[in-house]
Amino acid sequence: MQNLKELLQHSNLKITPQRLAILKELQNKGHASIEEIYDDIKEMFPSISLATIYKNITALKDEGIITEVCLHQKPKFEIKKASHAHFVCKVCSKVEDIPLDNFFKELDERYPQTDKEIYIYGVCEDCKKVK
Amino acid sequence: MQNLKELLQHSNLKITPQRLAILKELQNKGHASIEEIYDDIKEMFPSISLATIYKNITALKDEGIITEVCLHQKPKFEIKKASHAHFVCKVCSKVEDIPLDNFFKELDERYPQTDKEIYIYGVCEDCKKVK
DNA sequence: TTCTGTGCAAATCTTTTGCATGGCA
DNA sequence: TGCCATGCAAAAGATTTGCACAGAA
Repeated sequence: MQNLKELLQHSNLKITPQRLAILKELQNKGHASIEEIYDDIKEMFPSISLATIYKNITALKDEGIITEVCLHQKPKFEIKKASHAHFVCKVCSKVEDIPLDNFFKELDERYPQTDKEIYIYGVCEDCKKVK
Repeated sequence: MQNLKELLQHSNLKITPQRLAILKELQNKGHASIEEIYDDIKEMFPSISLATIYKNITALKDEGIITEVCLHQKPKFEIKKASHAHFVCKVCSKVEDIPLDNFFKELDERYPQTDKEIYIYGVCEDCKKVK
C-alpha cells in the first residue's frame, strides 16, 4: 500500500484533496473509469466537478503516475505498477491483474524498449460456479 | 484475400454496397477507425451517412465478422482473423500484425476458452532510421 | 412483397475548453 | 503572494436513436 501523497510530491503536481481522492479510489478499486471515479468521489466530496476528474486524469497520466487501459472497449485507469496482464470476466466484468512475468520478459527480449499490454477475456472462477 | 460477399452471405446480414465498402476498406487498411472508414468511403460514395457506418460496424461485430481493438486508446476495427498481436508505432502510428503463435498457444493452455489481446507499443524500423 | 438497411436530423453521451475564483506552497 | 487547481458553464466531439423511404431477397 503505497503513500499517495508521495506520488504527488515526487511529481510536478500539487497535492490537493481532489487528486488524493482520485488516487485513493484507484488504489481501492484497482481499475476505474472516469464515471466510476466521479460517482464514488462525489459521495464524499459533493462539490467535485467532472471536469476536474478529466483534467487530473490527464495530468496524472502525463506525470506517469497512472496508466490508461482499455477494458471491454472502455477507458479505465490504474496506478502505474510493474507490467502485468489483465484478466477481464466477460460475465461480471471483474478485472484481475495477473503477473505473467515470464511472458513479459520474453516479449521484452524480442521487442526491447516497448510498452506491452496483454488482455485476457474469459469467465472468472466465481461466475463459472454460478452457471 | 477473402471474398467479402461470402462473409455477408454466411451471416444474417444482407449484402449492401455500404457493407461491402466498409469491409473493403478494412481489408485494404488492415485497421481503421470509424472516422477513417467514413472519410474514405465518402469519396467513392458521397451519400453514405456516418450513422450507417456506426450501425454496420455494430452489426458486423455482432455477427463476428469484424473485431474491435483499442489502439492508442482509440477504437479501431479489423476483419476477424486468427489471434495475433498488434505492434503500434509510437511515432507514426502504423500498426503491424505479428503472429506470436507460440505466445497465444501458451496463453491458451493456461487460460483456455478466452479471448486474448496483445499490444506492443514501440518505434517501428522505419521511424528508427529517420531519428 | 416483405423486411431489413439507409440517410437524415435530433437527441444523447463524452470530453474539452475558457474563465473567474479558491487554495497550496 | 504567485501560481496552479478547481468548478461552472458552454463548446466541441462522438455515438445513438427514430422515422420515412429505398432497396435486397
